[in-house]
Amino acid sequence: MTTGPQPDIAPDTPLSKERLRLWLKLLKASSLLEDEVRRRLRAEYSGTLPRFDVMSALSRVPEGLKMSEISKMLRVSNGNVTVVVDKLAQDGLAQRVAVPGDRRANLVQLTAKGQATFAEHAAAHEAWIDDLLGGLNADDIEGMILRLDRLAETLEERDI
Amino acid sequence: MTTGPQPDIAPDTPLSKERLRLWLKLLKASSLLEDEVRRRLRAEYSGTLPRFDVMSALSRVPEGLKMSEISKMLRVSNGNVTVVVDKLAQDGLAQRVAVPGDRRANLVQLTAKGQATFAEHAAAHEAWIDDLLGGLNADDIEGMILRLDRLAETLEERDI
DNA sequence: TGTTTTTATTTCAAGCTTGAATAATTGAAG
DNA sequence: CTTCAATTATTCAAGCTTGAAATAAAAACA
Repeated sequence: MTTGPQPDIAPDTPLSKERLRLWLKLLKASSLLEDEVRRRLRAEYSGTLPRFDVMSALSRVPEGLKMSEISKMLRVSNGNVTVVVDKLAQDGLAQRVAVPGDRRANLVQLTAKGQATFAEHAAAHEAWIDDLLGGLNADDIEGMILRLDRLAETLEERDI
Repeated sequence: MTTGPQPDIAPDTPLSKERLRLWLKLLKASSLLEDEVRRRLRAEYSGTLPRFDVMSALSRVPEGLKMSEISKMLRVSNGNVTVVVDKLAQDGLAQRVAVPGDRRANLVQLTAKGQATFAEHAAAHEAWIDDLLGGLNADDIEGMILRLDRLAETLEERDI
């Protein structure tokens, strides 16, 4: 192959500049994808991402989750969980049940309707992601997962 | 080498599962980083990310940007830009100036105070990112940038 | 010219999100 | 047992965000 002019990579660029470039690209890509998922969820199911996220968490634990557990899992505030669960409950997708022995807490469970709705949304979601990330081959995917794992590890060590 | 006849409709291949895994990790990493940047901006400068983003866009164009240009650059709604610029103007960080020959549009510019404030925030921001992404070496960074570029390319082709 | 269409921006209602303040309950210490 | 601290959840004000509707001005066109 030819040894034409190299486009992008400046060899003397400090590493911190490259880290910043990476961050901007990472943020842009995930924002684009997230917005698109949000758009499709809204257009095709009149749903929202926060509700999908809460239902997703609940779907993995049939016995239910406490509000505070949802809050920790999704890394959102308690007040936020209250609002989203209120909406899910209004729509008959989730319900609060008492925790025996602790009158402060509630367990939140998906209703049967909630389970069915989530199953439908989750299947569509998986297909959308497959579609949107279709431009990446197996090598790209594994390469990114590897590095994202490394990044996540260093962030977790620092409680971020 | 196949595992037999596959139904046409369900592309539930191993690769699609890997794409979903990647998406969840990508979203988690960028959310963690974004939340942390947001937290520091708030804690150290009483600032917010949307204002930082708008100031960042404005800082690159001293002659100013129209509201709609900001909206397109940041991929946020017009109404959103109005609110954020209002706040920046209230704080004396940005100003609207008339566009000669077009009474519909405004040019938004950073004030001197806005320029100084943004320079300070941007320097801190770059240091934060360098800190937060410190766990990635040059190879990791270039590897991710390469793949994120590839992803961005396929998304752009589809106007996402 | 006058009419229609496009462009630029603002306003609005609704929803998401946070951190702080509040209230209720549980657990621990004395 | 009583007091004090920690846990759980809700409420609240403030800000971000969107898409749709409204307003105004410019551009295209007949």
